[in-house]
Amino acid sequence: MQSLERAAAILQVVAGSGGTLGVTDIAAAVGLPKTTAHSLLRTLLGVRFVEQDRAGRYALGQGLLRLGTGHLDVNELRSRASNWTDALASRSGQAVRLATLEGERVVVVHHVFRPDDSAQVLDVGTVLPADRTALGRVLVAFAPHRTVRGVDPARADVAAVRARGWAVEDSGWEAGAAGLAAPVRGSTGLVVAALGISGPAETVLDGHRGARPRLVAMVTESAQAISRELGWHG
Amino acid sequence: MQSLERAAAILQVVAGSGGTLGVTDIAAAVGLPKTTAHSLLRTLLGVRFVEQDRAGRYALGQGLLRLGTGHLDVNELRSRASNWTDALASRSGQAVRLATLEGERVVVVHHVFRPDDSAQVLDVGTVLPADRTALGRVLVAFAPHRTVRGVDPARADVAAVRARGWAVEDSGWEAGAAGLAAPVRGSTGLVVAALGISGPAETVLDGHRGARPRLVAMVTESAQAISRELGWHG
DNA sequence: GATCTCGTACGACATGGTCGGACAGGACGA
DNA sequence: TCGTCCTGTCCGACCATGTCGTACGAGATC
Repeated sequence: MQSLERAAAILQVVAGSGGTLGVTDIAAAVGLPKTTAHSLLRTLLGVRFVEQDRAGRYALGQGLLRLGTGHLDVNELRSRASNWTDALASRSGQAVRLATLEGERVVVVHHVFRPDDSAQVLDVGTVLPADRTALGRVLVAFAPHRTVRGVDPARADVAAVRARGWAVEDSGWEAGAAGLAAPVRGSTGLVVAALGISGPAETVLDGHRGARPRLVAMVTESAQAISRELGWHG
Repeated sequence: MQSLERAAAILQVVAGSGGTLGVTDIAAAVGLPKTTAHSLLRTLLGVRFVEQDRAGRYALGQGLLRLGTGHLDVNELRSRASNWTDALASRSGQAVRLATLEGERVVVVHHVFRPDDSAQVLDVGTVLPADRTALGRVLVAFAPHRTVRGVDPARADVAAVRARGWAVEDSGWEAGAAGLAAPVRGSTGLVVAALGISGPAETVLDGHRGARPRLVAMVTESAQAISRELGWHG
């Protein structure tokens, strides 16, 4: 596939420069018309494989460099998400968490307390049960390498969460508490984290043990806003 | 550009797996038909951005991982080139060197002695003059980020070397010695090293201070063989 | 102010990416 | 051993998307 080969050649050139290069130099090095190179670079910019400085020159991007070092940088995720997680805690009146899937483990990487004076413990670094928390169920449902085989309850849950686009947890994990979670996507559209709220069941759920629609909207909209911060174009 | 975005998504999925994935899993994760994913993966394989194990499963490739760590791994270059450099020394009766461009410096990374009993010094690590050695002139002429501006002798030399596909050095650097060099290409077709021979001028040059055609053929063919070892498909 | 070089945008069109159907090979179970 | 299932791979039609010439605005230089 010609376009992929050309993009690879461009990446090699940019990497080989050890710094920044202009479109014209890149095009000359690869042997393409300038506008063709530009089109390729625009897409590479969109997927964070290259970055651009003030003068419009291109360098390798974090999205590419990160591929060789494992997954999303947790510090970047936290810093980009923090405005939205703070706002969500304020508006929903619930505790907010961000979690990622590390191997098979659901790990809390960011936690904002409920905005009240209740006693709360910071649980960054905590490992959550994948199947009994909303955060875990979202991460499992949207896990990139998951193909669900056979007929079992997990498969039905994955399909339901994927179809709905969010998950609810109704007192399965912590007595008296409930939660909601929605997926956070990175620049390629893949789910890289889950954003969730949790609090006393009567504040999260409606009278029928279902999720309150207003809270669902808040969580999914905040998750999408964070996704866009991370370069998602959905 | 859709194909690039899709390829990026595939790379993200493979990177996120931390191991190997089959076509079917990748396709499901990215949301593409299996054969589309396969076509993309074939190209990514061709440019070394993914690699495949015995079972046909895909993992991130060295070509991609290497982009984040600077240029070609010198140890890999030496090990892949050594059969050819040894053979070239035997057949040509001359000393053989491989050099790379590190920033603006032409550095010898591999050296095979002349196959005779003359006194010789191993010069791996030596920095050569870029404009007065065949190795240097090849590397400069084919440097990926070079756009040659203005009208000067260097520009004419670059154009001549590029057009010819090899360079000659006729006693400009070492008294009584002469050399030839040709470009070695990597998997994307870019020049990553120069392969050269050198020895007493009367053994390298013909009666008119031009290169002996038989030696030119040997050097260029060996350079191409090494290029193919590195994944070049030219 | 004129000129040159840069990165970027637009739009026509042909060719290259997309993808359904098919196949060979391997694993597994009856 | 045979049948079934799942895998990765190949082939070819076709249309959507990548290609690229033309043009433009911005910045630097004389």
